[in-house]
Amino acid sequence: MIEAKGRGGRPRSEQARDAVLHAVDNLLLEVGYAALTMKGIAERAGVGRQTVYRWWSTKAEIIFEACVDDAEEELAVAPSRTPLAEITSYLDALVGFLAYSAAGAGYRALLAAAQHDPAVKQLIASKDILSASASAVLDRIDPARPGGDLAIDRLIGPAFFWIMSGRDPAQLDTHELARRFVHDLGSTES
Amino acid sequence: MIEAKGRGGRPRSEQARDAVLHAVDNLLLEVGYAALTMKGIAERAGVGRQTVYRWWSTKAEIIFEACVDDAEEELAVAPSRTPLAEITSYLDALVGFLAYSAAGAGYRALLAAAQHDPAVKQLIASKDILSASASAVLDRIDPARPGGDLAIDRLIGPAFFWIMSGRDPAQLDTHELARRFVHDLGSTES
Amino acid sequence: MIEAKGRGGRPRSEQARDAVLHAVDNLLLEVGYAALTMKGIAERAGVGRQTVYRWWSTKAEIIFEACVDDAEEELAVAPSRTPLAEITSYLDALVGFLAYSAAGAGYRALLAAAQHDPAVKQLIASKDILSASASAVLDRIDPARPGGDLAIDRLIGPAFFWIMSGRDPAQLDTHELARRFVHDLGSTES
Amino acid sequence: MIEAKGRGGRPRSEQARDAVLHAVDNLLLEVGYAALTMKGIAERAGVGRQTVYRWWSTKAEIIFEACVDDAEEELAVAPSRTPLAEITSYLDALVGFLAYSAAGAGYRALLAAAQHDPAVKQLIASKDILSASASAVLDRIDPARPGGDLAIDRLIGPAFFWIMSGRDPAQLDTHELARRFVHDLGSTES
DNA sequence: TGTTAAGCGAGACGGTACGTCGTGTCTTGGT
DNA sequence: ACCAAGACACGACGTACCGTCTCGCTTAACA
Repeated sequence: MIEAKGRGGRPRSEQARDAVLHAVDNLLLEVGYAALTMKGIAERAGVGRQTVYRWWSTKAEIIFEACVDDAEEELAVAPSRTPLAEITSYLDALVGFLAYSAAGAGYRALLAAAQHDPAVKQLIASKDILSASASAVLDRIDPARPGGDLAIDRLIGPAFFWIMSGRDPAQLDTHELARRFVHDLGSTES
Repeated sequence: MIEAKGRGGRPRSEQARDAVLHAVDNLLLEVGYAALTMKGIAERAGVGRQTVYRWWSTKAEIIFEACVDDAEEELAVAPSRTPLAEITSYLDALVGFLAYSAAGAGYRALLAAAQHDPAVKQLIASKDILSASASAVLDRIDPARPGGDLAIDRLIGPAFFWIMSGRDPAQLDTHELARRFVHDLGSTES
Repeated sequence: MIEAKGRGGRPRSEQARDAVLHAVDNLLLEVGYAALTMKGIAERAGVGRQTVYRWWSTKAEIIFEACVDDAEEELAVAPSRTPLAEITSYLDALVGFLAYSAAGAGYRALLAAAQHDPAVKQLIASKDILSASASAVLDRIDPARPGGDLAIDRLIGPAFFWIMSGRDPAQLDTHELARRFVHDLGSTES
Repeated sequence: MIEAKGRGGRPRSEQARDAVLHAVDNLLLEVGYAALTMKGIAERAGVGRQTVYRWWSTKAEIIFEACVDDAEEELAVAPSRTPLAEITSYLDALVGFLAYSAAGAGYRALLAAAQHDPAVKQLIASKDILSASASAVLDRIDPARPGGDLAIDRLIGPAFFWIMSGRDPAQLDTHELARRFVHDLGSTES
């Protein structure tokens, strides 16, 4: 998204902006990422093609803007009484997001595109939703953990790999994963 | 790849097959996955377009065939004297494959495509290179580990997430990752 | 129109060629030159857009090819007994062509485009239909007239100007025009 | 051009009007008629797009207004001592206008557009510059010629056709054309 | 002097044609 | 039956211009 620059001229239509973002949301669910086209987005939104290109350069930018807010919301977990419960909750949220949510589908599509498109890589790096959410949880449990340690990756990684490699999310034992993570946390803390 | 079926007729040209696979290898490095087209592959290979479609239905199939052999080779690690050394070697090989190798670029592209294309999902599921390689290593270290446990995902996951989320592979402390993995392995074994 | 070059490959579809030329003929009558678009031609012809561009670079080239044959036919007049009758017949044919015929509409459109497009100018210069038809008539009446004289222009010009400047073709007195032309022809011959 | 009607309100900016007309003049020479766009005119004139549309509906109207004054001036010839000299002068002026002048380029463009646009046809019919100029000359030479005769068309036509069909204006023998015209004028007068 | 109505530059809006590219299929002649 | 070549119908790409529509700001004639 680009900020309006000049003083003069007709102001940007927020209605058009919303129509585009909703169109992307709906089309992602209906036809999937592969069949998502700029032309299709514009037509579904009832918007001129140029209007889309004026504010977003690529499909990735639109998806990012359409998904990022939902993503943060879905990945926020309420505090629990024990670390184990909290980690389990988080992993469940993570799996729910990645595997079942519309926003998660958008995120996976972006991550995919980032593998061969530096612009997209930079885009998702600018707001690393997953790491941020994990970091928030870990800060509550273990505020003193060494900065830059690998806790975030060891928390997210296994579930992330499970989902990305296409296995059934329902088969993933998040409780066991959480137990191992918390156990290891304690044993190295001392 | 498809087996020739009929009795009569001209046999399949192995020369054409190799030309296509090499063309894919080169083009993946030169122009990247996004700009990889069936048309481009055929032209680079000096092969008719129909010849490509005759033996492979999709780009994904060609890439899979072009990468899978290299992948297995790159992910095979020699036995080491200690589990820690072996796991470290494996993680280094994993990072090298995913982040630096041509075959790894192909693998990441396939994984990306699999997120929104069931056919590709099934394709890579049919020969899960990463899990297989990790399994081979773990079998040497801990042959008796419970089947279907999460060791494979806990081994691969963190590094996998690190690479896929676009961070610098050189910054990843594989030794620390290996140390944590081995430590945890021992503590739960008892 | 371009000649096929290579030996191999699927041959050009004459059916597609005819469909395009007929589509242009019909569209010129239905929507006029201004609303004639490459997209429209292709769709009306039931032909891919690329197929049109493959064989013709511009609208002008298609119109030229679609009209030139009709034009020559419409401008050919049968020999008459007297020069006056023949010239009158020719002027009637000329007016009929320019003002009423579909091919004439195409010709006028080309002539118009030629005023600001050198490529079109060259195109119509390559086969100057009007001058050629007048020349054929004059050759029968006055075979010995000096080469390069202005007889052709003095024959065509007045009627041409009448039509092009938008006056009613039915009001043009071709007989009077012919009479003046033939009279002048005789008087300078001696 | 439209007259301002209401009582109050800001009066029309003559500066904007002139800027538009000059922009059209310059753009006609620089980029030609085909590449002349309303957008381009407005930008070159440093004028809002709406301001152009407010006073002129079409490109044709602007060109007409930008060219008509120049055209009349260029086509006015000073009286000569003999009819032959006067006709020759006129034909030279005609050729100069049509073939070399900026206003002539505008006129030819309008004439072209008129072939497939009734609105433009009506526009140029409303002020038939060429016929009017020829009529003025003929009135001096032969004031008694029968009204509605074809003298105007026989005078203008040949040169007009020569230019419009794209031949080199310098090759046109206006003197010979004038001689034939005057000769014929005399011979039918008696 | 303040109101009011129209003109002004700027630029976003929904459309649509442009010419190019890649898709997957087809149709040649040749191996 | 396979092959290289390449034309085919199709449709998305990103760009340009169309004519319209807001914006905030003059600029005068009227009150």
